[in-house]
Amino acid sequence: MSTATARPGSQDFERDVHSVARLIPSGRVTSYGAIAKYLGAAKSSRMVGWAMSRAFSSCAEESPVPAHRVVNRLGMLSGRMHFPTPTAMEEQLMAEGTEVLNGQVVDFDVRFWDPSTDL
DNA sequence: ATGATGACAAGTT
DNA sequence: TAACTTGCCATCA
Repeated sequence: MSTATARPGSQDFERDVHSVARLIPSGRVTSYGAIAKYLGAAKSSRMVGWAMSRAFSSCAEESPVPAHRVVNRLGMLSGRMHFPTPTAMEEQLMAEGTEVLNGQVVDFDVRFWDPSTDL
């Protein structure tokens, strides 16, 4: 409507990222690039991380986003510093059966969940 | 308005 | 082999 409103895709993208993130099965993890690629923005993996940081301020209470299941392509908990506590991510992962050692996901390649493949 | 930064990734040197 | 450079798009100073 009105003239130039329509918030540019930022919100749309964020919503898509959150949607996919919620689909990540418990005990599984995925990478920013995988989500980005699934959304057609393989080169915007950074935006995925940006969207995740928003996940905390999002309607997470109604639709919690398992941001702890999203790590970088190396399986490192790169975003743990953005969590309420620096260990929250690791704790959450461990609680779901995902082994985390030294801030890194064990058997990342095995626990890796690709929306384009498993979905 | 410009510049720098960022929960990344892939390609190049 | 590791380190450097570029792409992407939004937010912050």
